[in-house]
Amino acid sequence: MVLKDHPLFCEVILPLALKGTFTYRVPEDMESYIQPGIRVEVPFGKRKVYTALVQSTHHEAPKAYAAKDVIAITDETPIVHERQLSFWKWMSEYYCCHLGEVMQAALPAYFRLDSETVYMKAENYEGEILDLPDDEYLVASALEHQEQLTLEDIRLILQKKGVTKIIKSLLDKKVIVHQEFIEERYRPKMEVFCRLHPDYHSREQQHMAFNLLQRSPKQTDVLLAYLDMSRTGEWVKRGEVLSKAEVTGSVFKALVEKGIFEIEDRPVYRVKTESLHQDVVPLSQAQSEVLDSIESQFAEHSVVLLRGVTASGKTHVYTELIRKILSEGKQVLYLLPEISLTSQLIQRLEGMLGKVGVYHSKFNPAERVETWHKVLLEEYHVVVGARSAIFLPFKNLGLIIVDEEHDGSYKQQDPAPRYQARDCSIYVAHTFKAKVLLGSATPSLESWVNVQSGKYGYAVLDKRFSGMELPDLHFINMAKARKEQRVVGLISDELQAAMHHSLSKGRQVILFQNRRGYAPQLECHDCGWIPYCKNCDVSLTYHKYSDQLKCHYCGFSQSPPTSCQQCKSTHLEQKGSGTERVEDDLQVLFPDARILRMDYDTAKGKYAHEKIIAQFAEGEAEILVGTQMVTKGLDFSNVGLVGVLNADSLLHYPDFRAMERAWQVLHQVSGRAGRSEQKGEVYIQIGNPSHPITHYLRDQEPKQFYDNEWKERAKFHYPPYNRLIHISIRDKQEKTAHDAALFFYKQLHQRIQGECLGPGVPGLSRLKGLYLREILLKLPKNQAILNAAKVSIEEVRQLMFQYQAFKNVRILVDVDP
DNA sequence: AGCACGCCGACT
DNA sequence: GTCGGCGTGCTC
Repeated sequence: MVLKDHPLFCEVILPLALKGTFTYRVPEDMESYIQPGIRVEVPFGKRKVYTALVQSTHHEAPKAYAAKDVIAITDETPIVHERQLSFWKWMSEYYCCHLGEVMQAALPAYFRLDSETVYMKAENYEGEILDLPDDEYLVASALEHQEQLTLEDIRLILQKKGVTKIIKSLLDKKVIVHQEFIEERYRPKMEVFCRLHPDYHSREQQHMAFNLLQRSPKQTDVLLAYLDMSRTGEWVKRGEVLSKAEVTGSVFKALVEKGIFEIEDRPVYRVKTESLHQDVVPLSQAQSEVLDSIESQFAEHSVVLLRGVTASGKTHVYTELIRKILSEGKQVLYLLPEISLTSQLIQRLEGMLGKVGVYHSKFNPAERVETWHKVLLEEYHVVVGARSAIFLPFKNLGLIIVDEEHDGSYKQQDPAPRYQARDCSIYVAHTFKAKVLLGSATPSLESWVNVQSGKYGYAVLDKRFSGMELPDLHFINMAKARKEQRVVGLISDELQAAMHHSLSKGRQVILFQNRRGYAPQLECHDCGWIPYCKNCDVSLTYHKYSDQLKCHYCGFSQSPPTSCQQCKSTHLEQKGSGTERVEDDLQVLFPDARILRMDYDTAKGKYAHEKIIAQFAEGEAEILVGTQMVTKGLDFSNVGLVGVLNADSLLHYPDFRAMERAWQVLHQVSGRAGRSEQKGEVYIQIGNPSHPITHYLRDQEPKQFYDNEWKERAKFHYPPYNRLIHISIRDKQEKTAHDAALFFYKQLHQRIQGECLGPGVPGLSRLKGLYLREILLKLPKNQAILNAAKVSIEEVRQLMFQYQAFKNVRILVDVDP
């Protein structure tokens, strides 16, 4: 028994960027319900109520303050297991961020319910509302017609922002009362289901039913429709039966009244996937060898890297492995870059494995909660998901597959936590004693190095499927072509000829241009002035479709100026080319061809990306122009030619991984060509055709590329030779940002074992109205030193905030950028 | 992150 | 004199 003077407390995580956890007292009547992993409502500050997550419970009363009471308990059972909670903790420590930020990333939005203050008429107000001042009267009379008003409603009624005074006055006069409440916004969608009444389940009884309906042809149709679409006694959506039988609800009602059918409201799950029933195709010789190899390596290594060239059937190997893990009664998480998660893939998996869960940021919040719940209930054993699926509440995980492990989208950039889902999956798997399979045609240097050092196992699948040949590679010397004026727009005459050739044979063409928009910038012909973003240190990109200049960093957009703002010249010209411009140029060069464009702007919606892929796959266009996205599309069987318009833009990127990325992207792009029996062609336009990358791309074996890249990284102390921590210092005032960065550098420099570089002005020196400075730490690969560095960063951050001048400076830490 | 409190300029 | 601007500090 818990004694009265021995109250229970709980540590809760609030979904805010605040340090640590908060302590609340658990009222006696809730004591037996409270447990780690459940949500509770707690008051926070003067007005706010938040949904917090219980991390732990204890009996130690806080000394410095009186803990407030928990208001209510939201969940009967935990929505995350303790295993996930300790993962959150690890993440917040590893990536130098707050637990609350991890919570925000981890839980689907519907679990983090914000409070909303609602104002209502006070029951016992005796005065006359007509006597109130005008504004107060307006609010009070609105409440005569409406039960409750939110702050936003009141602002709308009064047509102004500052309404708190008025509300306060109304509260004081006891005209209104306020209530904080949190609404659970997730409710399963309900739909009417129906089935044949149990009295008619047997064959003879069904005969009787048909006899009963002899004189009602419509009702007979309904019965036929039902029997056609379901097994006896199965619940089916009433709507589906109605539309199949082409009848209205009243026909159905008669059947219910006759007792032939029964109906019930049931929740329907919103995540729709139609599975194609596929026969299990046996693995090829190469595939089953690889599968055996992976399995035997799992005996010694918890992580195995599978290098599988494009079209070698990696997915097939995955599904066989998944099947084996499932047979051991364990769960499987299959991670993919957002963009590769298509309904095609899900259908394929379901065809082979049965129902799989899907977790995806393009799904709406209700759908995400649904998948979460089903993982929690262990209804799903396989989940396919993007980065954030690593947070799902698995209980019994046996395997994590990280497909396209080299893909940059596994790393979350903004906001915090800036985590790398591939690396996290290795931690998560470790806590479950589960295995990790990393898959890629072009593995990251990090993973490759781990294979070389014996840390990871390694398997290769390098035979293309049934006689498919690798495409021919051609490099076009653009410097020469330009000098000889053989380039129209971005397209050289050689590429143009190759395109004509391919199109004339009825084969499709994909063009890759790593830049969206129409023209990267507008430039004054006379004085060279370029319009810049007012918030960021970047030039604006012209988008022809919307006739707007847009900033790709902060989203700012404006109409293009008609004259130069520096010299008033009206001679403004477009420089460079984006996908939109390429599309226009192609229209002129290939007037008969139908062209599709795929980039961030055309593939925004939930299925927009897939729609474009499907259109192209079905031959609704001959040419597809796009950014990175085209490298991730699924199999196009009729592509005869892939063209890379400007390979240099990939190479001349101010990032230590530029070379690796360029190699990977060009590899993947080339993989799009010739996936059927016919050989494909790849044309890469490049300024310097003797650039080392041209040799690496021709190599069948990537060893030379990795060796060389490793040498470069080691020379400059970059990962994976070293570890990096990037610190961004931001302030509205340039001088403050500069001074703070200098302070930070000086303090940190003395505490760090390793290189501390900076403070520098980043290439992008101003972002969203803030001036930026940066510090880069290059640390040896040593856990103790790394942890010490993180502690030092926190120390210096705290120290800095003690100075008045630096109170508003923002510090962003990015571990393993 | 919100949100209150508090201290200064432009209005009744 | 008051309203309301936003700079500073706290939230269990």
